[in-house]
Amino acid sequence: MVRLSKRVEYGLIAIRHIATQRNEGIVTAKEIADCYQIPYELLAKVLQKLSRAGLITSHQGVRGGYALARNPNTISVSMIINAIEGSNMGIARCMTEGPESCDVFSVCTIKSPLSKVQANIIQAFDTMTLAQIV
Amino acid sequence: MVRLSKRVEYGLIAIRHIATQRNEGIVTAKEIADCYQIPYELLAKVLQKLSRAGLITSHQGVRGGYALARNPNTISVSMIINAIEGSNMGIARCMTEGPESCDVFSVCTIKSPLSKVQANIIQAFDTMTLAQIV
DNA sequence: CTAACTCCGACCTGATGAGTCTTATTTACA
DNA sequence: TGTAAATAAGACTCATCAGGTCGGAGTTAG
Repeated sequence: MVRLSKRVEYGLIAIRHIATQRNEGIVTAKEIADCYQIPYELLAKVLQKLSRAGLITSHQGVRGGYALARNPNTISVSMIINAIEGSNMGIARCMTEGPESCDVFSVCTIKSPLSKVQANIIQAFDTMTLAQIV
Repeated sequence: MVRLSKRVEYGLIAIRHIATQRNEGIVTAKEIADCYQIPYELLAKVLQKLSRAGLITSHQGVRGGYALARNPNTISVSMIINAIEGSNMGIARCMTEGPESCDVFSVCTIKSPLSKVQANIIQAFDTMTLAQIV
């Protein structure tokens, strides 16, 4: 299958929600979870990853929450996926983790055709910015 | 992640190998497994699926094996993936299994932007035929 | 100071994919 | 006709990972 994980789906929904808050609006994880019926704790972990990647900022304590860290135009969907999944986006393991990751690398006959498809996919995620999905 | 399964990788390698055999050449599963260092039993199961989908033909008994069932130009990569994975290709579950499969369907805000990316991906797999990767 | 609020990070669990094993069925050929 | 060669098909184990849970640490209002 060629499928996004739940974490990525939740991350996209969440960061989009944060981006739609005007004038430095801070949103709590609970608020987002309630709004979209997303499991709170799972969403929290996703938000933490987005925070560590510098896409959103976190504020602890009462009246804390999350806010967008930069302009929606400078955040691509790839960045969001990489932040959550760990930058190993690729349709085959050998394309992100090197030849050692695949024991048929030397005799594999489908690398080059597949790499074209992959380039296609990555470009699509790469050119789509957060601003476009708000 | 957006990754193909091992089964699909093996299936692509195998059907490509079969397609390169000239003049009705029949290839055994063992032959392919040896050639590419693929686990035999796993490969056998993949070949059975391709056979049931009508992409290759199987011949039992001594001197049996597999052969391509039709012209490589008429076999797309999507067909191969669907034969192996069961035609649920899509980057989100709700896009192949209907609204019931997703409990945030009604409030989900990322369906429409993602569906464009997905259309892009599917088209790439759809227009790439076996003939092109031989 | 303290209590409420919020993020943080380690832990647990169940589903799914990868791979193995065993047995049945079909077929060519000696 | 018997045997070896090949696919067919199911159950099984193991590893990985997505999904979900827990208690705790940090921060701020009052």
